[in-house]
Amino acid sequence: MEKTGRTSVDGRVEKRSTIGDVARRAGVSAATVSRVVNGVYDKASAKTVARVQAAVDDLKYRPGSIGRALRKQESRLVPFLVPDVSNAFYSAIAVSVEAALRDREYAMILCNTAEDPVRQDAYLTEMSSHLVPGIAMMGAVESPGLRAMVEGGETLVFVNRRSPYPGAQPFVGIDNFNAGRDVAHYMADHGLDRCGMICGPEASAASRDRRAGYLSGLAERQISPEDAHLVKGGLTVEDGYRSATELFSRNPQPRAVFCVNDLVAYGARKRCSELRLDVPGDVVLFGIDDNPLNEWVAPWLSTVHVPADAIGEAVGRILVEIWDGRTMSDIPDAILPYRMVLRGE
Amino acid sequence: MEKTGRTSVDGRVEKRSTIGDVARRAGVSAATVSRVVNGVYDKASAKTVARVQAAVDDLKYRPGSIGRALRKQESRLVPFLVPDVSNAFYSAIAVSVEAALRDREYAMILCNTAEDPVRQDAYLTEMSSHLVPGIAMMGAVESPGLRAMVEGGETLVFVNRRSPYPGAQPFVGIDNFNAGRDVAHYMADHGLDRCGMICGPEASAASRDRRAGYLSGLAERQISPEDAHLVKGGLTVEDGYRSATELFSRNPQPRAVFCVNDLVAYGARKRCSELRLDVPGDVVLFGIDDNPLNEWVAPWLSTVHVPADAIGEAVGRILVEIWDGRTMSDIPDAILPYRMVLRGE
DNA sequence: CTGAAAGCGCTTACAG
DNA sequence: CTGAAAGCGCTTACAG
Repeated sequence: MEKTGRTSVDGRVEKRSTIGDVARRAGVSAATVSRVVNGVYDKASAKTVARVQAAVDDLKYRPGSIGRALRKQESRLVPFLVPDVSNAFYSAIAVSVEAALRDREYAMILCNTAEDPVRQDAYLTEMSSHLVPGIAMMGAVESPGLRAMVEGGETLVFVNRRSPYPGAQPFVGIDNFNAGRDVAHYMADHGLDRCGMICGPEASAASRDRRAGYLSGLAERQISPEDAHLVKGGLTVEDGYRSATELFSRNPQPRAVFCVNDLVAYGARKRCSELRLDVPGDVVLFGIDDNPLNEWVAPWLSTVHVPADAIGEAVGRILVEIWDGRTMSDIPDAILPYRMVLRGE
Repeated sequence: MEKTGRTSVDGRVEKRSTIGDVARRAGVSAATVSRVVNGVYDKASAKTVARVQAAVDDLKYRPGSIGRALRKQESRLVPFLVPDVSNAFYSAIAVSVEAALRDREYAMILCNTAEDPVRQDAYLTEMSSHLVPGIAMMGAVESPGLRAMVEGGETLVFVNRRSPYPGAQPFVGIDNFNAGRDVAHYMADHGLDRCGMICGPEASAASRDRRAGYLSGLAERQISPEDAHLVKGGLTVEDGYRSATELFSRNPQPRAVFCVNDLVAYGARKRCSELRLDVPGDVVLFGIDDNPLNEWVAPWLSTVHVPADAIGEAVGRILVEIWDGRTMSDIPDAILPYRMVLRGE
């Protein structure tokens, strides 16, 4: 069994060189090597720096993260918990978070919670054993472990869905209420007032806000909650299919449906197909997220575009602010601009 | 700035307890705690075990992975390099690899290479600093760092696409040649002999095998390579669109197109839409992978289903065999069964 | 400007 | 059956 390490020309695996190897080679102490490698202000003399650099290059030395983490009691690994990696919208965000962290010399470790509180807590405790400096969470659900961390003031950034518990931890996402409201206004203003909504889970603040915005937007156009035709649902494509089945069995059948996210809209679309309803001819479907695949496989879907790239950047920025000592409660939420995307007209 | 740790009722963050805390509490040495916690055979007396267990429970002690990794010169973090996390097929595999590793008490760290040799090498060296016990790679590309690792006999498992360099490292995937051949046979046997193929990158063994199988399958049905209508392409949806544009500008227009993967087929489908070609009425599209979203958004796509779940399990099993001391060259490739999925008929 | 020393949390021969 | 000691690779007061 071989360990991961550098390889010499003859194909044998070399041991990683350590700070001690470099020190010996440069004829200085490990402390000095450490300072030079980390660019500590307390500058070493030019000639020492040069000697150390040469030794580093010769030995292809790269500091080991384990030793540093143990000493500093903090690693540079940042877990990102996501509800469903196979949702392309979520994974687009994961990619952007990864890039933002990488720019700042942190590595992201992706954890798939499947919206399961047990898995969420398992990750939370597991990650603590890696001495992580903070955690980013998308689609957080209620769980005892999360509650404790929020109350304990741990370094946490919530993405897309706010914390289920009150706390100082910042949030990055869009204004879900206004997004829902905009969709409702659009419907009302374009003769789509025979409308309905497939809602998300009650436990999700984002879902609740989208629904509240939708209701509020309709009310502003004199459409009553009874005519808003809310149907309960979840966040997966199967949930969307089920909820659509229910919604379309009602009378009158809606002319437009606001789905809590794009995946749910995919599910609703399948039900429309089965019912021989053309989208958007017979039924206009709205989603939220703007899955990157929409352009290719869902040219019939209008949706609210959420800026995945900007999210990662905001998460990276906020984490660094916290690590730099800024108090979490002083950090304003990053509410990013969304825009409606109309398709299939 | 707070560190990640457990939290007491009053909401303050506690320091993680260490093996020393447990030892003190149980009135034994740290060595004993270590043995008990790791269930070392060299059994401790029943009463010692009980005392240690009690202390562990009292303090909610969980061994820190950093200390262990430093001492053993090996962490339990396994990087999984993927070409494109936002491809739902790849992320389905990532999820299954994660589950398989988790079952074996390893954590997966997901790395998005974007098929970029530079990023691939950056990850490879970065990961080495975490003293990882091995690496799983999907869609590996040629890069100097990878070459060195393969030649050095590092613990590597290739998924879906074989190593670009000769070496002992095992492979997990399907028989791409036969998959391509089956598609060709299907076309020839169903009156779809006016066919074409959108190929993948030359650098990918999987792509080459699919193409070779397709050509071979056609040849077996007396269709010559000139009538196979090969078009060069890549692996993204945009690539598929471009290649389809080229393919459909030729004469005669194909009645069936074999796309190197599902994403490429998505791109081809868009081009068909623009040309007012019905799929599968006017053009039958075949892919490979069977993206989990197909059922919902691509009910028109026939494809070769690759068993994502079985892949993760095989990767986990093989890595453990290697860690248990089995020589890599003794481990046979895991060639998993695929099946054709016909849709939209 | 630089080094010796301590210590982060673990595991593992070694000795008893 | 158990403990003392060493050591994995780093960083950081502290002293000079």
